[in-house]
Amino acid sequence: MKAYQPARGTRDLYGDEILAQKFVTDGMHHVAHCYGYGEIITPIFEFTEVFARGMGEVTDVVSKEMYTFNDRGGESITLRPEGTAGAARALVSNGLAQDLPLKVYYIGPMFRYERPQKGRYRQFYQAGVELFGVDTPNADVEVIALANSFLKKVGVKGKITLEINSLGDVESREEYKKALLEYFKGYEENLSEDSKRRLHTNPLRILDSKEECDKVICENAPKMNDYLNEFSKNFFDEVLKGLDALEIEYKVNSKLVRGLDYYRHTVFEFITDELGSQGTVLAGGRYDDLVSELGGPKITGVGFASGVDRLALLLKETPNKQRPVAVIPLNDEYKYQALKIADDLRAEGVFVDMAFNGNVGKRFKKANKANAFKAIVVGGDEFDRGNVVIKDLDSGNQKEVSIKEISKEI
RNA sequence: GCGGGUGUAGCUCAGUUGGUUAGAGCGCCAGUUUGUGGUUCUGGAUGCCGUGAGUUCGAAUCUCAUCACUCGCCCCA
Repeated sequence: MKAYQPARGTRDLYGDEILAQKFVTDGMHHVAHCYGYGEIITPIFEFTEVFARGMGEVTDVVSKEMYTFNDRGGESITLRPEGTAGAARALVSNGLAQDLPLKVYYIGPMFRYERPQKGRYRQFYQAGVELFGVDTPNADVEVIALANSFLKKVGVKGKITLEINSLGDVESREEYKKALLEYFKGYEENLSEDSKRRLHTNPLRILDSKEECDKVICENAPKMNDYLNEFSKNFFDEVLKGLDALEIEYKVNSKLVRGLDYYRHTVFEFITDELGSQGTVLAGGRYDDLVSELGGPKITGVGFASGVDRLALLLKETPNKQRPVAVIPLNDEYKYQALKIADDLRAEGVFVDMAFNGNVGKRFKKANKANAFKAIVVGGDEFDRGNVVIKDLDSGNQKEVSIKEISKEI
């Protein structure tokens, strides 16, 4: 029979890898809790329209990367490609706008039909937060601070830098787009093929093109910053001041833009130099119209999403595994007594490893392989006296201990 | 969707100009050890050489296709 492989871009998580993923998600649970964010679990699939409306019809994610299918009832269903739209929809569906601000975080799989690479999968995991209903810059600051704490907590190796920019409000953005379009049209001939296309789809994108010919042209392109209106400018300044106050280092990158249509004002990315072109490890920003697009009231939001798989790849070392206590019957005669002792310890919350077979020597070997730090030997004269032998597997020392005292001795 | 690289044991890889029974290290199992592990020592199992076709007397080796992985582009976390 043919051995099956997982479908392209998917993989099985187990062993050390899942420990790394769990370390990342545990960090998220912990940090989000400290900032007062509650967990939200939204469905893994939604009506296609939720994502199409929320993210913008022309974005690449919507137009060519979604896992979309018709269910048996004929509804167009899409596996969620990101978390924000679903969270916004949940807010609307459940009337959560009654009690603002709403602070939520989520952790779970997302799906995009893309060519897989290192740190990029078709089923991948994101951990993100959303803060709804605060339209002042301190919301942006809090979310970025949370992101910063989260990355610190996870303790990833390599250099991670925060880049930040403002896209301004709708008015500023439109002004800027116009100026940019005009500028690039003068150089259309010299733009890369990709950028010629972007000129019509998303001119802002040209700014962070990796093509040399585009970079040269972008040197003298109009700067977003010069097109921010008074309000947008003040907003951005306030955000930066907040970051200064928190001593969070950042780099203003006027060429930083985002792929999804809903972003306004603040956009930011935490980038590592260790993952090649998949260097973005956490990214987010402010969005103003997403909730109303989905049929809710006009509520603003700020949030970010982080790539759990990418962060797991960056961990300095695999998190320490807890070491078990091994319970070893001296011979078959004592197997039930040993089992009872193991079970009692487990009931007390002790991590107990017990081999399923083998003589004493074999069981010690297995205990060693399981990286046990103590072995409890059950049987013989000692057992008749109501005792067991506890051996420290690191030092090799062992002593006789009353069965009742076992949990005190380990 | 586009371009480059790679597919040999569970893992990391070697395999000469095509030549008959395909190798190493690690890991795994067993013995050394029927009241005591980690180090040794000895033995053992494991491969449709990614898959399919072609060239050839003969293919892990050459050609094509296909699938998967990987690196970059697009895009994105």
